[in-house]
Amino acid sequence: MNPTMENCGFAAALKAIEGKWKVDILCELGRAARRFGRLRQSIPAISEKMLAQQLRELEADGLVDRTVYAEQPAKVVYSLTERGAALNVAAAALCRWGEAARRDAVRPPTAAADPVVA
Amino acid sequence: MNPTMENCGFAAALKAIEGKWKVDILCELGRAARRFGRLRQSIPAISEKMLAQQLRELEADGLVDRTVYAEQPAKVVYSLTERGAALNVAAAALCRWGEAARRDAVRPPTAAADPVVA
DNA sequence: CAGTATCCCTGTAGATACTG
DNA sequence: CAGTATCTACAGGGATACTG
Repeated sequence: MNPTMENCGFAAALKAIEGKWKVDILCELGRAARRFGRLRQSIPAISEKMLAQQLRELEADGLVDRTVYAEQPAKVVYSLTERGAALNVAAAALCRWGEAARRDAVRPPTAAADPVVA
Repeated sequence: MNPTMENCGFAAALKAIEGKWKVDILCELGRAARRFGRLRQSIPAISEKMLAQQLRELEADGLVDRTVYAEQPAKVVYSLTERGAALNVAAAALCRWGEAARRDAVRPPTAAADPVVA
């Protein structure tokens, strides 16, 4: 990303999930494999263009698998790869941090705050 | 972030580190507290404007402390808050994921890849 | 030293229309 | 159904100059 971050795998991870909708997509596919149309419904605000685009990138990064069924009309199913699933797992720690931060925001540090992570 | 992500603390975490230079800054401050000028040197490509701006946001999010010393010339020291330090810790899992992903990219999954996270 | 103010440029994403 | 194509808008960020 930047010279200072070259050595850090975090940059790579961040790069993979940058993009306005990737986390949503990853999150949704984390629940189950989904068809294109179903993803659109799950993420109402996204446009077809953006969904397609973000899916291409996730696929290129090896986070998502794209399976085409030769049917009429067309049927395409997206699912998480091993790597994509692992990303979701790795993200859990940050997720907990975010929730803790949210609680702190509501109830600001009473005196000297306890470490957010136990 | 988006309707679908409302319930996830991950969105909050991501929001806090979005911005082209925040990870660099967090990373640098993770090593030690730093003055404005020192941060600039550590992150050569960043402009004064961006450094100031990103620091303001990190401060507003409670990740960074700003300490002003009444000296001449001015002296300002930035350091991680507890919360900021906790974020760095929480990010470690993603960091490991990124490194694993990088290795996989170099040596693609031989047969059926082992789970990236042990 | 530690910033602010300004102007400009680019990329990212939204809207819309069309296709295999 | 599952996309692509095009055109536009806007915000994030870069360069530069100035200030307490």
